[in-house]
Amino acid sequence: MDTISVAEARKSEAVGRVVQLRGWVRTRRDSKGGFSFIELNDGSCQGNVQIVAPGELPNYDAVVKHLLTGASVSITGEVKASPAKGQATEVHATAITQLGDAPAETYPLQKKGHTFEFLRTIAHLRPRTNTFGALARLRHRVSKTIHDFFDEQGFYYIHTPIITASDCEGAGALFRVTTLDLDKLPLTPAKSVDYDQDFFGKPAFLTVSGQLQVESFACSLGKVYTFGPTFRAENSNTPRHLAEFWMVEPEMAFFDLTDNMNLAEAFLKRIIRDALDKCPEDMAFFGERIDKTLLPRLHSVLEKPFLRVSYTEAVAILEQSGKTWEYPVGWGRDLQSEHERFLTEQHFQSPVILTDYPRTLKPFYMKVNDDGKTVRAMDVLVPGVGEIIGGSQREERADVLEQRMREQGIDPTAYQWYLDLRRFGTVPHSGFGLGLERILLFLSGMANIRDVIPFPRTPGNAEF
RNA sequence: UCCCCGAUAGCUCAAUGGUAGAGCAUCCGACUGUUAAUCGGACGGUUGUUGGUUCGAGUCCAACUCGGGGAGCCA
Repeated sequence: MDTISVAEARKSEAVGRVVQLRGWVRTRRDSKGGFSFIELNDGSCQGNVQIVAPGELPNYDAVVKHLLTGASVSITGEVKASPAKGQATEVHATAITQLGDAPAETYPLQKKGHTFEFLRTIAHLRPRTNTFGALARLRHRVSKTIHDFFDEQGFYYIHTPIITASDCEGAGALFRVTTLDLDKLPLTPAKSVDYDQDFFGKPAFLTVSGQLQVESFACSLGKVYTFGPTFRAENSNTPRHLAEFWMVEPEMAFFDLTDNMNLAEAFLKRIIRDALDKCPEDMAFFGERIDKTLLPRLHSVLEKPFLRVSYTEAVAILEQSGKTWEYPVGWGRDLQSEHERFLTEQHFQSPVILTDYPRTLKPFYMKVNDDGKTVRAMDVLVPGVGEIIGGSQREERADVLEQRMREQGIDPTAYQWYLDLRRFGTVPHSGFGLGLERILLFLSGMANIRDVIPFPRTPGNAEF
């Protein structure tokens, strides 16, 4: 006798097989006819399989009639075509063993819906719900697609370090990594903290980006990407920010900004297509239960070419829109959420890539244009989420790069290894970053980023 | 970090300053294959915390804690 998953048991090809199933009870309905229906789920798919438990089972009165939502069971039986509507198959049980109880007085999950705020307080149990099971499967699928897409295009996956001594982007609060005793810090004669005595002999932090390190491998292996956890100690309290999140950062030698934009567009579209093709049940669930406008929006993004608009053009559009903005619009001012959302959701009603921002608004590593005023930056904006990808062609001229560091108050002596990439065999190259949780928000229609990562870390919250 | 809103039964929510309620869940019972099954009954509360106003506070005021929405920072 085979042990099969709920996903397999739900398919009509399974009819006639005598099998074992293991999982968790979602609901039990007792019938007038002296038997019970059990909805069984094992996480293998969105749907449950209906178990028909006859009253003749030796433990029917003692066990089966008392199975509650959340109980774990092992079931033996035959898969049959279901005579009733609602499911193709059902399993007629010949034996049911309860593996674990879930007393209703203490088990917090019910078969009825819960608010996401409540489920966040039981993050260790929420993957047993429809929504969080679907999100876990989708998260896996997107991660797999990321590796598939880059592998097929000849990229190498580079493991960049989690601990770093360089503050990559010059901005953004960092988490410090130290073995020093905070209650008894060693001091230098000048009464400042003596980092010579720390584990790495100098201050160290959790990474905010693997970009600088992955550039080193792009400038030797050609096309590479890094994909891993990233940490920001910003005190951001929004539905779009986490202190710990996952980021994909491809970096390509010999790519200019246009190549970079083409790759970003193909990449996003591939992620959407794979989600729709390979997680159809879960995506249908999101479209039905989470956001009715989700599936039309995803299909629209899939079909439309991403518009490419310069920052300068975008500012002109915003100035001529006749709208009143909470934050002023003008060349040299950064675009705010309200501006980005207007462009992608109202003006263009399409994904938009904004390019060539003023040099003062962007980090030192972006290539300066011939006009001297703008840099080869690109931000991909999508309806519903806003900025989802940020990238640029990198500055490959050592002298310009060093000047840009000074311009932004960054000490070039700390980045000699990075400048070496321009001193020795420098090449044009480009890359971008995509937040995994941001793309999951976009794909699922979920509203809060804390609900698309298994165990969210945010200011004041690192439970579980 | 700033602005706004909220916190009442296990969950989702009601309750003019005057005895704290419903639905769901759970338990008991009824019901010829149910689909968030249905129907009847029972059980269930220091109204987030602390203080204040009042004859009387779930309700009004203050602070704090936690949560939500928006904003900034960004991915």
